[in-house]
Amino acid sequence: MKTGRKEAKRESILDAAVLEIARHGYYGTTVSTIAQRAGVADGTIYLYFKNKEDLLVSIFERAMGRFSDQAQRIVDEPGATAEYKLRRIVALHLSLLGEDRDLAVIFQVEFRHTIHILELLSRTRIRDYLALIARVLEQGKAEGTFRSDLDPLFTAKVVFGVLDEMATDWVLSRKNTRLASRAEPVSELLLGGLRAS
Amino acid sequence: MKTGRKEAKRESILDAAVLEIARHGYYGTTVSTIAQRAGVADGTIYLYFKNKEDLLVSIFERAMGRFSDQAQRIVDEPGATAEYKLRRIVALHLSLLGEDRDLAVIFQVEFRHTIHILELLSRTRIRDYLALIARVLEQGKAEGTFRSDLDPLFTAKVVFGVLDEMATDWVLSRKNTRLASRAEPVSELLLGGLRAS
DNA sequence: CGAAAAACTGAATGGCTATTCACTAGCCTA
DNA sequence: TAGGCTAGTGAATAGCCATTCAGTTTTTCG
Repeated sequence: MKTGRKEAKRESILDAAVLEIARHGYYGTTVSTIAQRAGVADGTIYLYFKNKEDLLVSIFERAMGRFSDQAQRIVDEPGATAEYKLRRIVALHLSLLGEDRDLAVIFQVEFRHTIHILELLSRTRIRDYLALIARVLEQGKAEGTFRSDLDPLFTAKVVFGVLDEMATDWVLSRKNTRLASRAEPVSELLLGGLRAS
Repeated sequence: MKTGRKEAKRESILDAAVLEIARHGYYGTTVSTIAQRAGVADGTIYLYFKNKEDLLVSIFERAMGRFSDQAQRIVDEPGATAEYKLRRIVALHLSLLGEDRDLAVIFQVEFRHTIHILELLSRTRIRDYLALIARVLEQGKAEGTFRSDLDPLFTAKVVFGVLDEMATDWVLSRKNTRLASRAEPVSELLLGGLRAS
């Protein structure tokens, strides 16, 4: 088998899973349905994934990997101000989810299925993401542009909360707005609350 | 049968459901387990509830009913400033969830099970709650204490998002902090972003 | 080419559990 | 106290679906 062929099949199974789970929910989707959409036999799924839950976790890992790369690059940008970086992160968060509604449904709804899965995920990746935001906030404090009394991790959670709610609201609304169009006002509001007076 | 006896049994089934679902998740809890904890037979559940999902919806309705009463009273308080009302709502939201961890788990995690349930609930009660917050924000604009350029509904979602994230974070953290203790800093941060300059 | 290995298949299995319903128990009324 | 009504019971049903694995196809490579 040619190199990469195997990887491609894994990807296409994940793609099928994203599509089906977004539309019918995790418990409303059978492994058979995913296999069918991916054009493989039921058993084949188990050559690539340990079990059904592993499929969900893998979706998260794949998406989060892509996301983290870009977020990291923003934070590491030399010479950029904290305010600029925060705007970029807000825009990144909303545009990545806004570009793929199925993925957004899974992130905002399906991953919260069980406290078990949520804990599993939140203990690792989300924690890293919050730390990333906190670093930007610290930079702002050091620069003197953000309030000196803000607690970086606490405030990072606030920032994340706002982004998360915007995404959930967008996912649940049927309207045809672009999620990314909320980046501007969200950034403004957040920065209004963060700036040193 | 004495009056109220029936209502009491319904309540005790709901209590049992809250407890079991918070600990094992909606799909991890069987109707039998709930019946056992409530001290009734499996079939009895179906004398009080249409089916398993109805149990979940009823938990939401009961909790939300209690919550809305209090929130409404805050908003209707005559002579109170918008800033004061917002602080009260923040405190109410966090303290009600913080007082009952099982209920908080269900609100922050289990209700998000399926986009189907989430839509069902969000289209009704949550919408009303957001409208309530929006009214306070409008009042603040009229008073001149809040920024004149804020969009009430949009900003209400931001406020809700922050509260929601605080609650989820608290539910997932094992630490023994009181959720209500975050009310102060959350209010400060929000008001910092809302005040007219 | 041909044989061994790797990948894939999909029908069968086994376990699980929401819901039903024929029956029983308790209570009220005439 | 008998008869009827309401409430409650829990074993049986029926359907679902994740996972397995014996058998088949495809690929690799000497």
